[in-house]
Amino acid sequence: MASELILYDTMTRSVQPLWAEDGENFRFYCCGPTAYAPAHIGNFRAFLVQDVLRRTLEIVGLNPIHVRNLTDVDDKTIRGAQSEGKNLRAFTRHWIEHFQRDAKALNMLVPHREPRATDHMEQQIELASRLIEKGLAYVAGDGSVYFNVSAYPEYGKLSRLREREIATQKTTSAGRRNDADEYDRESVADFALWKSRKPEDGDNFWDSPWGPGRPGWHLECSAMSRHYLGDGFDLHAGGIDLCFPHHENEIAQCEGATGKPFVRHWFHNAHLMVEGRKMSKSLGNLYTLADLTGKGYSPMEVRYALISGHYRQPLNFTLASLQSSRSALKKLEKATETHLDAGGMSKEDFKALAAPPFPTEWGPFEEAWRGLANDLNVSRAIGGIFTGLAQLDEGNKGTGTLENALKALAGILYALGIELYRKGEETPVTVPEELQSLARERWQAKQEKDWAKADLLRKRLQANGWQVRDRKDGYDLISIST
RNA sequence: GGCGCGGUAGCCAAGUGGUAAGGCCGAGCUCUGCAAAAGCUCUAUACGUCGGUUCGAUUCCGACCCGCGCCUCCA
Repeated sequence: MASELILYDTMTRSVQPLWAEDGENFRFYCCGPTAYAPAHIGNFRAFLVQDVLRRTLEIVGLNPIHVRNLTDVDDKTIRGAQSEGKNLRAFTRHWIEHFQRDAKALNMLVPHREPRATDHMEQQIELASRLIEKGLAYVAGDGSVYFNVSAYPEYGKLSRLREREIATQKTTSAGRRNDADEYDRESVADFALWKSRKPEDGDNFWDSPWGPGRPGWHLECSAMSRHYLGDGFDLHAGGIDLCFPHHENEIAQCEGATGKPFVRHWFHNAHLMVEGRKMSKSLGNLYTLADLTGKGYSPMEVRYALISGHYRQPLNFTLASLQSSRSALKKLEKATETHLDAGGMSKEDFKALAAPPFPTEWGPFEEAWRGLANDLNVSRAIGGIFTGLAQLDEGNKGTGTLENALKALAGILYALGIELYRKGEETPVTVPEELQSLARERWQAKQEKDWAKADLLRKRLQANGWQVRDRKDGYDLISIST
């Protein structure tokens, strides 16, 4: 092992070293997207943080096996499919493909497995059956199956809600009465393992020992993580909002069914704020990747902005932060290029360095590595990159060669998933014809040294949102975003 | 009410019991018809308030103020 990687664990509320229980692979599961709409940047913050973890695990030699599910059946997917007149499979396939394109653009590594809920009905039904057998779940009058929280004393240990509080959780944050007991479950705290078929589900139901229906949300993660990673595995990840009830319920389902510890390490990331406010549809600040690339930002700039804060702190995402990321990335590329030139290396050479075997000595980038290895402190790691580059500027390569140092830099950037000199990032933007002709007119005036006219036209173009950027032999029109 | 998080320079954001990384912005210069881009250089006595512990606190403890998250299907 290259060096120790430590990470905060929600269950113990402390920083713990990561290690593979089976000594071979570090097995971890991430709660993935629901396939009903384009993922927004808040979703991506979680997946990117997990991606950085995956990459860092690789570097440290823990041989990760990364499983991330795709939720392709729930209220939203069913509703969405119906309103578009599509069958559920076709509807979710579209959004899954959309998600995978975004993920690739953001330079996320593909998980080793991406199981879908609807492909694992058997495993889910089996799990629910076991819970019924063990007396931890019951079948309600309508054919739904509920987990009996009161039969499971350990319930609440992850979020540290005491049972009494859960049972009396009758009001919501808004002070409204929580009358979620519309089904005939025995207690409001009980949650659905299986939901019996309702008329509005249409064709979307599966057969089960309890009649037609569909699985509850929590069941899929329990069943699939168990199927691919075993009864107990190393780490489970998700946004902090999933801590309760989703992960709490997963624990109850798995440990209830198997009697074995479910997960050794819980990894939760804080939420994303947008322009200082909670991201929400009603505030209209729910960005998707396409929204941002449409404003002229590259996916790599988005990635940089989304990972730049510590994962346990709420991150305030703003358009200004994207601009800041752009400048920082440019600076990074430039500084790296200088040292590549000095070492007689090409950009392609540099890309080739970002691959195993990864360094164990980090030279000028020691601090950057320490940041990563110490609870995935990306802010510290990025700071360390810049100070490392500054040290190289001063000719301080540490004990190794320049090539060693560049290999270390490539390794750190690999961990962060920052790919420099990415090609084809710029999305071509079309300039309206009338503005193009204005620009041509201005160029003509400039050739004739009619400065007054040229400047006037420049201003008009600017007023229309386009900046003229002259070159020696022509000009470019740059969209002035935001 | 329960559980939890945060308040560091104009903005973002690390971190430490002995006076604080980094990025952005900004400024100057070079270049340039102008502008931009690009390059070079530079910059800041910033740690919410009030107490306590300590030789010494931004860092530990307490109180308070302010902001934020979760509390049944939202990463």
